[in-house]
Amino acid sequence: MGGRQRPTIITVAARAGVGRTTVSRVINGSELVSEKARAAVLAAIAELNYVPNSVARGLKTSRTNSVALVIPESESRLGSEPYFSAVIRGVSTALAETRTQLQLVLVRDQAERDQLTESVAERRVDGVLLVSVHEHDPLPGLLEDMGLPTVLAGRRSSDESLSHVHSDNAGGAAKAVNHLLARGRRTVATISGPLDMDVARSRLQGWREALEKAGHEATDRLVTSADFTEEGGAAAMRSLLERVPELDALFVASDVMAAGALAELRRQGRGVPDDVAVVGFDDSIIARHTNPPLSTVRQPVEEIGAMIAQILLEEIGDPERPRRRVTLPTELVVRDSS
Amino acid sequence: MGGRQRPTIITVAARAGVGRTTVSRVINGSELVSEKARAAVLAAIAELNYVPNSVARGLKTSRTNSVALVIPESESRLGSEPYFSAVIRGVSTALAETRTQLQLVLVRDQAERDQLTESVAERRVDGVLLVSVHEHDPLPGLLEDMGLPTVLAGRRSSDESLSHVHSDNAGGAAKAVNHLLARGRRTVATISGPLDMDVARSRLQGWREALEKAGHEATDRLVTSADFTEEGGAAAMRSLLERVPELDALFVASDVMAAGALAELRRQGRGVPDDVAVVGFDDSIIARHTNPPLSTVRQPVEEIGAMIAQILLEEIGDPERPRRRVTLPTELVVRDSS
DNA sequence: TTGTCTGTTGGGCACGTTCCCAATTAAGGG
DNA sequence: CCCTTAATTGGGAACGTGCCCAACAGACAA
Repeated sequence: MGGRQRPTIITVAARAGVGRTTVSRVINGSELVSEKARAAVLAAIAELNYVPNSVARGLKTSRTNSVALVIPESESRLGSEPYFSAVIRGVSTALAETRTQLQLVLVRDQAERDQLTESVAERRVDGVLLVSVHEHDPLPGLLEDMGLPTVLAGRRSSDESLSHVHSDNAGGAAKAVNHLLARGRRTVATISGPLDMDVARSRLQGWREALEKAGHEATDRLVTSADFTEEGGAAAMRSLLERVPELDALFVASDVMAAGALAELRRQGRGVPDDVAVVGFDDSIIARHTNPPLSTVRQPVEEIGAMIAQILLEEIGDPERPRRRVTLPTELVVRDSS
Repeated sequence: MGGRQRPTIITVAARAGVGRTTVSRVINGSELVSEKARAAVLAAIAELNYVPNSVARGLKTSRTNSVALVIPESESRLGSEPYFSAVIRGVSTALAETRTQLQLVLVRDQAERDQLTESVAERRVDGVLLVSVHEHDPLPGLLEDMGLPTVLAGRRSSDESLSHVHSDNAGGAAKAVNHLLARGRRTVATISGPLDMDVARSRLQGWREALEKAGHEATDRLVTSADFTEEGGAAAMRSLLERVPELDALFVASDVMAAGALAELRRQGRGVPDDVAVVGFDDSIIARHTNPPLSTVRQPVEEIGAMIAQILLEEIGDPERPRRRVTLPTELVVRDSS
């Protein structure tokens, strides 16, 4: 019901009494149009309620004005991990100003992964944003080979070749450790993330360096890795308490894992912060609601999202532009758990 | 670097020694192709690594194989409100099976709203999913007039004309109230959501009906509205305690607001659940981490997302298909707050 | 042999736009 | 008044695909 056929650029041209090309020029803001013609065209556009067909335009210009944001659903579930929501918000904000559309791709398994590269090959997007990349993830290299602009939130390793934005993970971890030491703690253990992710390695490294700098030993005995989930955090806490019963402080590489660790500490009757002081990482919403509220390292996730989007737009505009590496500062937020 | 020109259907036809149309037929699975020709075409496709250009295809078929998911960012922030993440996950799951792309549109203000309708008018999407609609929101009607398939998560009012999926809000609220009454509570107040949203009205109605059915009065004195935020929940709690100091039970229309209410109760020295028993709504992740852990009404949000996506795909396939109204059941989850 | 029928095949056209380039008009100088 | 130059303008082609329809080959019956 409702509408007859949509008007095309030809309808508008006829109505305005000019040629197609003139209409096209007006739409695309060319200077080579007389004031009179421009006025006539604009009037016709308004009367007919004309909107350019972006698909046809895309066919001719081979630009789609949309970018894909790829989020792996498997390891860190959107929803339980507010990090991804914040990235989405930042990306969306940066994109909104430029009329660029956002394609959200949640990748669950390898099959969807393959489908993704195919859809990318279809040139349905002008560029790709990748979040939460693992060290040996083949996707970034694939995209690079295809010549498709790609920007990462995070990086595969410290010598990442693609443009990327990440927060100062090592520095943030160091702030957490220094804070714990300043509180007079002696044995600062850590629950790390999966070590095939740079973000986990960097936070671990920050923990290690801060301890050593302060003259403490940072042995592997004090380290347990988990998978960034709450259950993983609880399990890691269990094994850590068994191995290092004397620990009096803990740095956890994510708030979600820290929530699991807090629950486990409570189960085992250890008081927080009296027996064990805990600091997390991310300052996600969950940190304000744990019991006790969690001290944590805040990273500017929304800003990361905005910045990867902005860099991607720049690289789409000029693919030869040199790659960029951006590190954003972190901030310690002290609550009741330390 | 990397690739020369992408192969087109003509390249493939030449390589296979057939015509363009035959290639097209093979790609689209037509029966009218000899085995020999099909084999030749498939071989050529594989050799050349050919992938159809979906933009060109979209121009011809006026189908884009993508749908938009519109989320209002203003009133309920993605991230603090896990509801939206869950919807996204459900939608994405349902879409993944059909090679339909998901365009995520976060709408912050009126300007972006206008831009949205324009982008929709550009026919960049085959259909639209709307989340968190308000009663007098003009957007659903606009889309309906444009003849663009539209499905809502939630509804504008009880006589919603568009297809929609929502959970049994009134029933869920009634479950919560009956549970509180069964615990022996006498004065069950409620913090409602914004009353221009059906979801808030329905939960309020469920609260009212359950109380009246049990022979209690459900006066307006026991009701305060807030805006689904944590701060709003705290403020509502404050005003409620002032007006109804004798309340011993509380039904809150969302977990996030309930978290704010719990904090306020703690500030005012009221014990939960001893002095006041509290039940929320949503079973979002935050409910497990409040102090004490929050009893709540679980609604199948991910399922809602999957279902609106599925219905939308059906309506895209056949626009004349009758509209659907789906109500999904809720479930009471009892934790320590009641 | 001829004609009809079934099963395949490929050329032409259209989808709505942008870009190239030639054509037209207006302006300015001798 | 005519020629040169600059400013506008619009027609034709192309982007890569799907669909209409005419053409073709082979089989079979008459």
